[in-house]
Amino acid sequence: MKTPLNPPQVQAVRHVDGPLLVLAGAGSGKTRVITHKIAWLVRECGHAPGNIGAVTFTNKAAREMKSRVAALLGPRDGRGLMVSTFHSLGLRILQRDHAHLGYRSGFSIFDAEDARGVMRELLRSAGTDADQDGERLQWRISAWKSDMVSPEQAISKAADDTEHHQALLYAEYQRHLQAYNAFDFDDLIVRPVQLLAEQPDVREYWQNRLRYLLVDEYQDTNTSQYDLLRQLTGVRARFTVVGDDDQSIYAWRGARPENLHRLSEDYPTLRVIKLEQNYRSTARILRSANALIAGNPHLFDKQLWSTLGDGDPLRVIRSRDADTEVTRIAGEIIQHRFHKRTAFSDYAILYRGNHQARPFEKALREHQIPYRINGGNSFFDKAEIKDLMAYLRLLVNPDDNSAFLRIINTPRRQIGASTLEKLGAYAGQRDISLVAACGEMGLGEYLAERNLQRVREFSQWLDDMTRMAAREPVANVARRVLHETDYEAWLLETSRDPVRTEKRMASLAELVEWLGKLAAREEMDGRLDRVLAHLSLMGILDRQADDDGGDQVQLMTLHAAKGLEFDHVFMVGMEEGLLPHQASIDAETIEEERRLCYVGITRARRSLTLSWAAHRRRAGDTVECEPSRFLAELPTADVVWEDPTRPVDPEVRAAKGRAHLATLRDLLAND
DNA sequence: TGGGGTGATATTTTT
DNA sequence: TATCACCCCA
Repeated sequence: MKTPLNPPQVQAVRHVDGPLLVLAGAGSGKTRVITHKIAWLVRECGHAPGNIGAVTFTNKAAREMKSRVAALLGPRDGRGLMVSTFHSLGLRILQRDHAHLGYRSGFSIFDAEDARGVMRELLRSAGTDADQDGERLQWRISAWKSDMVSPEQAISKAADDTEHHQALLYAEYQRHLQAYNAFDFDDLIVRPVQLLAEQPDVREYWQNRLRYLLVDEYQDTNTSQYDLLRQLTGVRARFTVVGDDDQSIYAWRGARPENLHRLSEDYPTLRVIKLEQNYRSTARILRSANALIAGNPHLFDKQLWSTLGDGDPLRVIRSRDADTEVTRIAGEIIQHRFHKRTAFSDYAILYRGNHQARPFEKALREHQIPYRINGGNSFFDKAEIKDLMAYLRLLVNPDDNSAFLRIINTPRRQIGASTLEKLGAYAGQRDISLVAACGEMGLGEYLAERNLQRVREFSQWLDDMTRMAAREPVANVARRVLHETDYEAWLLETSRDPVRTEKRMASLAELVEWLGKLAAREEMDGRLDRVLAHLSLMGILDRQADDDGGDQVQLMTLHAAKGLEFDHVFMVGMEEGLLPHQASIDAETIEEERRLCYVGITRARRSLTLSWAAHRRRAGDTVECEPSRFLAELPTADVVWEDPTRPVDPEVRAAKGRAHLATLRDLLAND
């Protein structure tokens, strides 16, 4: 984009003295505003890059922003600039100031699986039978943390017995994390907020370090993230937040879009600037998006407009069933691509739920259309990666019982469940970690000689490795662990599949390479603990980000599509019960469904096809489907319904709601 | 210890 | 209906 910034964009860039909220509509160039603003702060306002922080939600967004700032400022002028996710920002604070919380350096970061393991353990010892209560508990605790509710508050505010019980487990869970010298993901925000609030010197340091803060996707912040922003910017309130309330689609996991409105209450001097010129889509697409979102209540009004011309009308296509829908869209992509000489990568298929991807995968394969499914398997979900990470974590943090339990028998060391139970009881009694328990003399009274031997042997080995880890380069430590545990032999033995083993070893080699690369970074200082912490926050390997350069049709959920754009978009499964989803049809949640639909529409640059099927298999049997109510909310003049019998007064129809839609379906059902 | 049978369950997901 | 997690047995 070489065009100059438009007037509101310029205003947003130049307003630097007080708090600023930029309401940036879809495709209105918000990243551009943020990057230009960073450049402005450095070049025109004399801020050192090291005193500016830009915060995003995902690593991908952070990477993108970093590279765009670098392109603007050049690598030298941007030195020290802090572009990071909320979580890595929190991590940095903890790495410096964890001691105030009673944590020791080398602390572990627990991923969702580690956390679930701890909670299951708690549930078991609390006598709560259900294993899968673990998931509910995990959800509950995470919600409390996002809302900045401490265990004590949760206990006193509990609404019923179940919640009271959960709150007690929450308190217990936090005690365990502390004992393990570990933080979970939510803690990476919550505990820094706590530190900043309680420790004046810590607050002063960070407020001084970060003189200006910019936050992207502000509508997705939860309470703890908002508190972090407030603590960091303090009374000087030098910040820019950029967001769009119409694209708030994460309330279900704790996001508080009302944080947008809270800003003007908490900061009376707040300036609000709207970006409404869209550089992405045709006017018809934007009019449709505007019309749809007008169905939601608004505190800030916003009308997207564009100079790109009307373009093609949107199309609503109806299929008899899911199979027909899928083959039809595959066929359309092939034809359209042929006629318009486009690339496969210009097309995206967007859906509400992941399960909807499957039939499309099948059809695309059959039509030999290359595709890429976004989301799903993270590099760090692979068992072998987790194993090696657990070994390394244990070397850095011997209190990490979760890591210990993961690898004590991987590869096999003949240490069985009952031995571990006794070890755990012993450790629990003395309030020491499992690793520490392994090395204690008193253990002899509890374990049979043979088992004691094995435990001792492991403990001895761990000692040796820990000593080695202190002086050897990080990558060597990792290689040594793999070598000494005979990990490859174990893989081969357990999977009996040389090809699979080879793949897994390749993943491990990749991890080792990463460890080496990261350790070489200045800020890592060659420290294994730093490298591990950093790595635990990296969900997906960078390599995969590079990989999507291929010419492939993109398949993803509407959620995953946020922030992306495509020339030609297919929104599929546009039916009542799917979008809006059955579970989100109440008055409060329907608005988020509408925003989800809005996000989908605004992904399209040139063409948008909305597809629904009249019959679909759902939970076993085939049900008849009605077209999504959102389809009826689109402007008649900009949408072509494949079926000309469609009645033409969308406003009346929207008002009459579902009953009317049933009639509409009957009118359309002419096959 | 790993595979197979069984039973529950069915949005959206990052770090 | 299909998948997935878990438990139990060989």
